[in-house]
Parts: sequence; C-alpha cells; structure tokens
Amino acid sequence: MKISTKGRYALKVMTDLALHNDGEYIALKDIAARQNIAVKYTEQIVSVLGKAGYVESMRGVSGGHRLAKAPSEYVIGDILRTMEGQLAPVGCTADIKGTTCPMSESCSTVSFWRGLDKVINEYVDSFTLQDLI
Amino acid sequence: MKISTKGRYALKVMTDLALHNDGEYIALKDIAARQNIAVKYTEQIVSVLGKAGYVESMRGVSGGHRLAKAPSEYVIGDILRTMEGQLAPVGCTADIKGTTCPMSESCSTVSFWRGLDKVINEYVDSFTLQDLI
DNA sequence: GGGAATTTCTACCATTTTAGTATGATTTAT
DNA sequence: ATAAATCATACTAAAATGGTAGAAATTCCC
Repeated sequence: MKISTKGRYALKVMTDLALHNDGEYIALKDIAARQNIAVKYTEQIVSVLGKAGYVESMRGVSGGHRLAKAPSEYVIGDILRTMEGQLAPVGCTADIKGTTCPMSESCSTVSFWRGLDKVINEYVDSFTLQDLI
Repeated sequence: MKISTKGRYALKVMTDLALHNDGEYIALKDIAARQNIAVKYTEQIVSVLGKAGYVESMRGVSGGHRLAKAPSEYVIGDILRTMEGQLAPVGCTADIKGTTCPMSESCSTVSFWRGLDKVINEYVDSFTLQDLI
C-alpha cells in the first residue's frame, strides 16, 4: 500500500515549481538539488509531467521548466494518477483493460474495496497544488 | 498504490471462515477451492492469521481452521495491517524503524500524506468482518 | 559560426517485492 | 498403521522499483 517515489517526487517537483512560479524557466538541476532527488531521475519525472501538459519546458542555456497553469488549477489526484496510474487499491475494482475479476459478482469484499477506492480518490481530489504551498 | 494479494486473500479467507462460522474446523483446501486460491499459498496466509491469533487451527484428519472470535470483533484494518504492515502510503510519514525523513520538517507535502494516511486507516477501521458478510 | 548550458531520448541495470511452488515433517482421528 | 490435515522452511520466476549512463538536440550568447 505505497505510493511510489515517482508520485512522491512528482509532488515535490510540482510544489517546487509552484513556489518559484514567476514565469521564468527553472533548471532541472536546481529543482533536483533543492528537493534532494538525483538529477537524472528528476528528468524522468519531469518528462512525464511535461507529456501530461503540466509543465512547459525550454531547452538551451537559460532553459528549464515552469508550470503551465496556476497552482490552484492542479488537482493533486490528477498528478498522482498521471504518475502512478489508477490509484485503485486492488485490481478487481479497477476495470483494467476492460477485464473485471470473474468472481466479482460473488465476492463479498468487492464493495469494501470500492469504498476504499472512493475515499482515497476523494481525498486526493480535494487538494490543489495551491493548498500545498 | 496497491494492496497485495496477501491482504486481499486474507480478507477472502476470513470472510469464508466467517460464513462457515459454526464452531467446526474448516479444511484449508475447502477454503482455497471456494476462494480460488492455490492451497499452498493459502497455507502461508492462514499461518500469518494464526500467529496473529485471528484463527484457531487443529491438525490431523478432521482438523482445519476456525475463527477465534465473533466476526463482529474483527476490525478489517487490523487484518490488513497484519498482512501488509503499515498501510501508510508513503514512507516519510511512517516512522519505520524509528527513522523519519530528514526533510520532513521542511517538506510541504508531508501533511498531505499524513491526511491520506488518516482517511485510509479510518476507512478500513470502520468495518468489521461482520459488515462484509 | 562555435561553445556552453540545458533538455530530451533511449537504453541499461541492480535490488527488492510479489506471488507463488516444492518438499517434507508433524499431528491427529479412525 | 494409515490417511488427512496442518506446519515449517526453502526456493524461484517475474515484475516493479529506483535508479544510471551516454549521447543527441536545442537554445542562448559571444
């Protein structure tokens, strides 16, 4: 029952960008140094965030990254789901690839898991990046 | 963000025992067959449940397992924590081996994670085995 | 146009966790 | 004695995790 470092670090990176959200591009190595993450690993994380449209990047000498939107427009749940995939705590509630567990009809634990799924997602969707800074 | 099969199967095993809670010992292979889990894997799970005092076992020909208490006395959160360890979604809130993350003071995401930890544990602690059957 | 700083892309890799399997010993009822 | 069951321990294949490494592409500045 763990959020991987991908999700945790992504949140750190996004809060770092939000705290330096003055329109300038911020170099990856500065973010990595402040958040104590390996530069090369930070690259991978920012790459995913960029493809999701959450950050804008600029190459070259004074390049770097910056937020694409205002901090209040980022829902934390969206960021985590982007990095982690579905936050569903068990596969049988998730409808992954359109397949559901064949026992789900008769399984008395399924509704319990669906409920857990719900409280997790409601929680992470109740915060924006603005709330964290 | 997943509950492992250990936790999921443990809940299945416990509900199976709760549904056949007539004081008789129930053979592992019957549980395994009904719940569609490999017998040998079920052994490992029941072993942990037994060491935690959740099930009573009897060896020999007409042996098996049964609940040690009434279904309403089992808190689901306890069962899951027994199988999975702490349910804390990120390590930095967990105090594992007495070590906390050195950045936790300055990390603005920590309180967010603590909150997630809280809603998860409150949810799983709000159900008993009786509620699932 | 050249060089330096930076992102971007692709591949690789060691360790840990997960989800079992396998083997065999021990206990108990009949 | 024997069959049926739990109990204990070791092993293993596959996947996920948490990174590293190297080089190419882009941009700015001189």
